[in-house]
Amino acid sequence: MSWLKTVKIFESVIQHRSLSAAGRNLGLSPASVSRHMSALENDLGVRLLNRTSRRLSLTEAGQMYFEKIEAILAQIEETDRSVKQLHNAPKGVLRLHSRMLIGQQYIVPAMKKFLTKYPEIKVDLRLSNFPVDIVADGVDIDIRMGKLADSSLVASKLANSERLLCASPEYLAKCAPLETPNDLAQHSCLTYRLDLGIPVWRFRVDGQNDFEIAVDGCFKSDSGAAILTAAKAGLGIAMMNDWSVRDELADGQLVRIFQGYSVSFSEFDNGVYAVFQKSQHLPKKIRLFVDFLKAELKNRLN
Amino acid sequence: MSWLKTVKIFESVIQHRSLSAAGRNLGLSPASVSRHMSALENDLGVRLLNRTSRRLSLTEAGQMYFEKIEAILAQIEETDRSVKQLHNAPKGVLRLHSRMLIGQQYIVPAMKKFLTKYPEIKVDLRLSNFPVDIVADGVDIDIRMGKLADSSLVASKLANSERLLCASPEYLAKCAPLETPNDLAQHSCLTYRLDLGIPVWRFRVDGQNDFEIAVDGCFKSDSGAAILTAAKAGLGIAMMNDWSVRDELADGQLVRIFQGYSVSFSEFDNGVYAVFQKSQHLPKKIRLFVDFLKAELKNRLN
DNA sequence: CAGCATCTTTACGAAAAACGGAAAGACCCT
DNA sequence: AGGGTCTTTCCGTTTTTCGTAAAGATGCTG
Repeated sequence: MSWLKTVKIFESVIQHRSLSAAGRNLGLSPASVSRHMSALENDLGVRLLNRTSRRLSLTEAGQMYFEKIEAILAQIEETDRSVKQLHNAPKGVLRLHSRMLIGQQYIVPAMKKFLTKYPEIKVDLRLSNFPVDIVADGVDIDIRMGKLADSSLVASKLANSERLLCASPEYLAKCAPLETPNDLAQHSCLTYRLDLGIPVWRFRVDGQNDFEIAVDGCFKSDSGAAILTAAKAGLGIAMMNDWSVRDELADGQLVRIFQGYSVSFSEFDNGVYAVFQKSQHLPKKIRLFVDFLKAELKNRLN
Repeated sequence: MSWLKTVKIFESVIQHRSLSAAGRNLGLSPASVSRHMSALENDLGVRLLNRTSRRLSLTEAGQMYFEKIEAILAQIEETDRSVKQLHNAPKGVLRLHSRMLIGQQYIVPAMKKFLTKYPEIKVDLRLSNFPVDIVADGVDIDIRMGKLADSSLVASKLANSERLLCASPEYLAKCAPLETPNDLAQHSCLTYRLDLGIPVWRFRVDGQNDFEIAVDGCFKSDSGAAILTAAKAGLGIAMMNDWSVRDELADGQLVRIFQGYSVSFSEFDNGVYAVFQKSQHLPKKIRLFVDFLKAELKNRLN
């Protein structure tokens, strides 16, 4: 028997002081109500209701059970409400993960606006340059580059982005000439430490004709910020995301090279994506933050 | 769906961190467990579990729901226990009703022993000379004379008893002679005020040959104690229960007459009965009190 | 006091729900 | 790349639950 249904019937019976009346009120037959009450009494091993065909009253056990059950039912409904509200209302803790560079450059600066707009949301932001297991680590949203094939996740594109090669004017002035990508073999290239063997940069011309160049240099790092700093200091040529060096290109600290090529580590889709679990009941805080970030990055990046 | 079963499955799932493991533990198929969890999430409109085929973790809503539900389940079990205990343990309030005379003469004096033996039981004793509605008035036990035909009640015989006629020696000395019941017509008979027309006393000889005598007198009352007092004062002849005049007969305050006849108001079964509801789950306090009273009256009456 | 209306309970056939097995898709480990 | 385990969905079967009907009980009323 469904206990919840049974105790609700029990409550109605007490309220109406009659099995039949409770049944009418709940759209049940008297037989069903009677069965429910008998089953409940059997489960408890106690008679709850003194009943004849004309009168019905509570036993002491029934009175005690009724009082306690009423409180418990109220708690259950309250729990239901608060859990449902958790889904509908923008509140709770939002667990974010993003790569360090975009996190520091765009997520953190946008945080204040978001938290002011939704004061009941708290954010727990983790930064790393490695992918996270959204399910295992309990991360609500991961900010990544490029699509992914995991079908149990949703990747929502926040902004377009492309990679580019750049170096400081000082480095370019004193280094060997750079006319084609093949010339990079003679240069110091600042690469991500991805532990995937020899670093390779891929080029694409006119949307086709891909080719790869093996590169090397005097400085590697798993930190985009470190590579950026190294490039600005004239240590070599860096492959960066366009948005991460926008200011530096604008004020001349860095100069873009090979502007006619698309460039990448692997795939050429370098868009910024918000990745989260596929869910029928997506928490509102997740939907809100994704939408907020999409609008925010649209203003800043493009 | 049975909510209670579903949340218990939910608890097991969290404990085992796996739907399949929870199913194995509960003797359910993974399919069933999965259905239960989906149904629970649908009811709440919230995703409770982040699950892939290899990992399972709680969402924030799941965490909140789990914590609250755990407390609620504990309360439900506690309520179950205390209600069951109420049935098994001799405690609670025992609501008694009895006729005034036997109540004052035997129930009240026996009370101390009973309450001392079962200190967790409290007694609420009501005395009246009218039958009570056990169901409507919430009476646990009614002490009555004679069987009753109500099939939803149980009448447990506490003691045998018979009625007898008696009067004070003073009255008998100065009154008209009493050789056969027919002579009662010339006497003052002290009758119960039962509002049933002319009072009638029934006689039976040798277990057969019933006959009735219409009687009248100078004093009526609905109080047995009042009639007893009137008889001792010499106001006339009273029909009393044997136990109610045992002391008076012993010390000569009253004298029994027509000893050869059985006498009654209506039926000749004047045994003392404890009447209570028929119930599969008879509260222990009721069973204990009936047994106690049976033993107690056996000592005193017979 | 007998008839009537309403109530509770049980029996029984029908409707609904839950179950397990199988199959498909996903995912981790080797 | 393949094996093994996991979750989910589909499907046929079993279990449970429901309403109707009938019987017994009870209080009211003429």
